[in-house]
Amino acid sequence: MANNTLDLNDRSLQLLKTLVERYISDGQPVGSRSLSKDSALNLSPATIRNVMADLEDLGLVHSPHTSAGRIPTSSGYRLFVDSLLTVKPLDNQELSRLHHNLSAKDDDNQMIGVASRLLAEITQMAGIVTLPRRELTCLRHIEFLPLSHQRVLVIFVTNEQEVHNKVIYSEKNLSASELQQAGAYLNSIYCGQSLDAVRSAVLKELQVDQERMNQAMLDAIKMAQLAFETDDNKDDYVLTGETNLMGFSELSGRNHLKQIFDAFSQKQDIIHLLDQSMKADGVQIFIGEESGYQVFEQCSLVTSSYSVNNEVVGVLGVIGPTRMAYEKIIPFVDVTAKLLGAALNPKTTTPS
Amino acid sequence: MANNTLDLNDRSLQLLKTLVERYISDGQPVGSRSLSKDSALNLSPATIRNVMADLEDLGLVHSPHTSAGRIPTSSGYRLFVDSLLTVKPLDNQELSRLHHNLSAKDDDNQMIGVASRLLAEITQMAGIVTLPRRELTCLRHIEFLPLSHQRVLVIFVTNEQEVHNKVIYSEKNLSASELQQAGAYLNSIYCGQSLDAVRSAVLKELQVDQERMNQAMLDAIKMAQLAFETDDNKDDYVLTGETNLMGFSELSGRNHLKQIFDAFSQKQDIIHLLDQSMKADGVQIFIGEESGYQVFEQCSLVTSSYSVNNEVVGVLGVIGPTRMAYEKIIPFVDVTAKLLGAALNPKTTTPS
DNA sequence: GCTAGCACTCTACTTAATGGAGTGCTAATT
DNA sequence: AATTAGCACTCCATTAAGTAGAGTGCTAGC
Repeated sequence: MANNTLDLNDRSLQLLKTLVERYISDGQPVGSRSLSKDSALNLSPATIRNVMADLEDLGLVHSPHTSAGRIPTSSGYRLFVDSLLTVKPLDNQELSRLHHNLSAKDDDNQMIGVASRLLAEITQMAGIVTLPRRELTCLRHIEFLPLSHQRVLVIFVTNEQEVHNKVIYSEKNLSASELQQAGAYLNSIYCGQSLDAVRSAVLKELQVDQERMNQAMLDAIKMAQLAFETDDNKDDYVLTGETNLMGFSELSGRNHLKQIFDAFSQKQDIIHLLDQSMKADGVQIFIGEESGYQVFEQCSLVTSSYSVNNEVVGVLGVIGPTRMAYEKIIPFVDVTAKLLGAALNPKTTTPS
Repeated sequence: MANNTLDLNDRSLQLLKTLVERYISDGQPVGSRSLSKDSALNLSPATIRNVMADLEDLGLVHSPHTSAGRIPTSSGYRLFVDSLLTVKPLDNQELSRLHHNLSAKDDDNQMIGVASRLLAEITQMAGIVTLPRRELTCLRHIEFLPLSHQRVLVIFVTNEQEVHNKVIYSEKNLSASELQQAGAYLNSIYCGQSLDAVRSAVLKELQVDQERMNQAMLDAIKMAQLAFETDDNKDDYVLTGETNLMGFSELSGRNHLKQIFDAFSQKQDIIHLLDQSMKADGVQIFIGEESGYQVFEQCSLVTSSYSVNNEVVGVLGVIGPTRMAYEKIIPFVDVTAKLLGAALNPKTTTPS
């Protein structure tokens, strides 16, 4: 497969390009006649048919039945986006809309929602944005409240204003005021450090320094360990515009839509897919079966990771039918990711 | 319309009943021949046709075209559920499944999700549960953290362990320690009171007693007022099994499903519908256009409010096509509401 | 190596024909 | 007066057949 490009001369590539473009805009199998007119090559339909036969042998295009035109296969799309695509610059109107809506706001979570909605509305497909990872976020405040049966409600704030809470089971019964002291103690030591740092510091304390701590300190550390040991909500996303997918005839095969929507609500497969994009930076594209999930064999996913302070913290993207306007979607997703990253940049807290 | 029942003799009602039952189980328009066999009345098809004509005049049934059988109209279903329905007791297996899954758990929010999923899975339709209203919940802890530009992050805990947070804009710049004091002060006075009570107490303080308070107290009260003035997340719900609706042919008219799903993600219409059920207690049913929303003219909504401590705090229910097995759904929704209410009952906090 | 031409294939659409289900009406029956 | 049998009629669903159009593959000639 890697030598596809080598096997093909410029003319074939040119024809493949126009074919894909034509199919993306029309949604109909493209025949030799229309290709002959569309391409600037001045070739007769018969010649084009020969080329098409070659492309079909290479698995780049495919014919739904004997007397229909050709449509691109996943490999065809892949070759197209990798080597043939002419990206279109972003529409000015859309660009200003992005800028306007993705300027730093109070609430980060709110902004994630805005980004997702923008992705969906502008592309008329489904928009998806993962919540920013909180490993690289810093601890701002922590607090414990007693519940019944040695359960403790822990509330902690990260960054500017993200509030998390979970219930932990403590080893022994601690009173409200003991818990309060523990909170105060932890705040005094760990405030301002990253969660990762806190996590490892806590572990170290527990392993090494137990002797020189008093009981209260030890309790506090143990609680902290419990509070931060698992990273619960690390994997969630905001998905909008799913219903836009209902408009696409290629996805409307009875079960198809249901399966896609089921995948959306189960979340885990999607998460897994998005995770793959975390590693790469820049735009990533999964075309059809490339995603590895049968449900999405008719879909493409265009993603980009987004970064705060030069560290990748999340992924956003767009899900739609394989037949999508890649030349517009790709730069659009790219820009959106950059703007979101910038908008999420920790604001400098002006001390009052 | 109110005198429908009066206009009809037992025989007509009996026939309507069998017609609805038959249509619910088959999904096909019911003709006079099959009705004649189904009903125990031993009437000839011809007679039944006459009765049908009467029912049609009354708007209880309707014929899709001249030579088809009859299907119930919304009014027909309404009469059916109001006066003709023989409710079926709950399946034992389902009942024990409910009991097993809806016993008191740690996390109330988690339980809401479980309830929603149960509703969806057992009925094979969409399940919906509103989050419990927090008016009648009591304040457990409140805390303020400074943000930039006079913005303050307020975190408060209600009941056992529900954590809420929002950003408010304070009148003047307050330091972290001032904010902490304000929190401590408010905790000392208002802890354990209901949010409603706190809200009105705060208002009263502001109107009446300003002179005898010192500045710090006044600041604290003002913050509390801001924190509680609006009731933001009061309206939200957990919806599951939406995709089950994709299976029903009566909803599959192209745009139809899309509109329904759009309504689901906009939430507000649904909320409004559910709100109506808050007032009544016991099971409520909206059939087709009765909901008042065109989108749901092919759907029915069976709801029940659920109560904690004898106070209605939320609504749950099931959304499906008008053609649903009311005789099973109704008792099922009823029981689920009761079990959820019971499971949410505030646990007695054992002081450590 | 390219192209014109032709036979062939397959789809999509229209039209017609057929059978079945069910109705409404009327006249006969109880 | 209520019920029923019978009949003509309507409408749908399905099948079959025919047609036009689009597009291909192949071959022979340029």
